[in-house]
Amino acid sequence: MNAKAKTNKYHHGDLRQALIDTAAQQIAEHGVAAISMRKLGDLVGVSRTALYHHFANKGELLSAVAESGFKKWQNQTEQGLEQSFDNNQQRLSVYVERYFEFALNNSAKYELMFGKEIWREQQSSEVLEQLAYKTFEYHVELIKQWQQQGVISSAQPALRVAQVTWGTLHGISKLFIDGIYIEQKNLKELTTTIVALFQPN
Amino acid sequence: MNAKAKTNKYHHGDLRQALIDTAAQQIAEHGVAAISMRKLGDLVGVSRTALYHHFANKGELLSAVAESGFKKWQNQTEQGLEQSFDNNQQRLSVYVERYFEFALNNSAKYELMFGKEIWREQQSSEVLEQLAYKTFEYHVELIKQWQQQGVISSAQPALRVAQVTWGTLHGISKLFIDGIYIEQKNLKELTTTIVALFQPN
DNA sequence: TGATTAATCTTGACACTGTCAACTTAACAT
DNA sequence: ATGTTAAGTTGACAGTGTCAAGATTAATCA
Repeated sequence: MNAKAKTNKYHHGDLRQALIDTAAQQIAEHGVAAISMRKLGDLVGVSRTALYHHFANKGELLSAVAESGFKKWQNQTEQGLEQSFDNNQQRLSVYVERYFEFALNNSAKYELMFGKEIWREQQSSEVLEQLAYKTFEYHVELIKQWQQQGVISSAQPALRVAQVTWGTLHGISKLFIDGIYIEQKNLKELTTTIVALFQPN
Repeated sequence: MNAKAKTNKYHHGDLRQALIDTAAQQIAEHGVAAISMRKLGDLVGVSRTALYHHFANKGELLSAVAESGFKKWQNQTEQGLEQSFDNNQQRLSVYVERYFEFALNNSAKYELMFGKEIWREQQSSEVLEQLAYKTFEYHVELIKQWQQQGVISSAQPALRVAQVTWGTLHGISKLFIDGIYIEQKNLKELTTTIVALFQPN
């Protein structure tokens, strides 16, 4: 009945998705600052203001890109933790490594996902909030597991530990992404330090 | 011979300093995004391009504001740790609290000081790098002390611990500033959690 | 089918932005 | 007094996000 995906090509095809994809690609290649509505229109072969029929403003477009980023993150890390590990602590190590890997390999997208443009200035859509909350909840669940397994200190409530550890991962990622910490070769050592520091007393 | 500070008032007085001050104030009140060269010129009572005789571009102006921010940070925290404490751990607590306090009470300035506009896009002046490095070194020294006093785990090298702990403070600050973590009332509890987590094993 | 409604895209326009070039004014040094 | 130079000016250019009004095309209903 509704063969949307195939046939609905008004003038373009599926402009909305094309915009999201192209934006994501441009952001990955040239950073989030280098992207403009007009250039994006050009790239997709459509006029400057056509975008506004699919997104109320630039912020909403960027939010949509961020959404796709959260999905990617979720998939990637869930998948990374599926395999079996020598021990529970190693699983934690891998998680930390994966976090940094994602953040640094998708730095512009990461910046967008956790940037104030979306969370403070934009009043972040329901969907986005849901997705972001899900990734954080996933993190909390992992912390709980590791606390039970004695890999992470359980002297403090899981939620607080989750907030602090997320802060650690986020902070270090940001310091690298923003060019304050430079020596990326230290990342392995930092991972070791993190895992050691959060061990139970 | 050279009574610069007093007499050299070509047309304005000390435009350079006036620009830095006004910019800092505007940034504090309306955020770093809301500041433009032209508006700044207006506010100081000078034309749009007069600024360019004192700063090569907007980035350099912002860097100058950031410099003042680092100085303020250094003063404030050094002063905050001068007093005597009941015990060494309490001193750590206060340090953490002060960090958050500074970050949240000067959020826009903090954003500037550790933002990529300055560190990655701008190629950050010597002076700025020096100042920033100094604040980090100060942090490293504190970590060393706390390790010796048995307040922070000394199983890992001080530099790495310093990088991780700074990351934690920075990350949590950013999550609050950017509007991801909301409930500021949790900050005290988070401080407790941080201090507990970094205790020696 | 044909007519109408609604979605989509376009051009024109506005108010901003950072910054360059060329010019004017004022301060200082000889 | 004169000339050099620092400081501030206006004009201009290429961008930006986004609104309003009009044109086109697809979907929907008679």
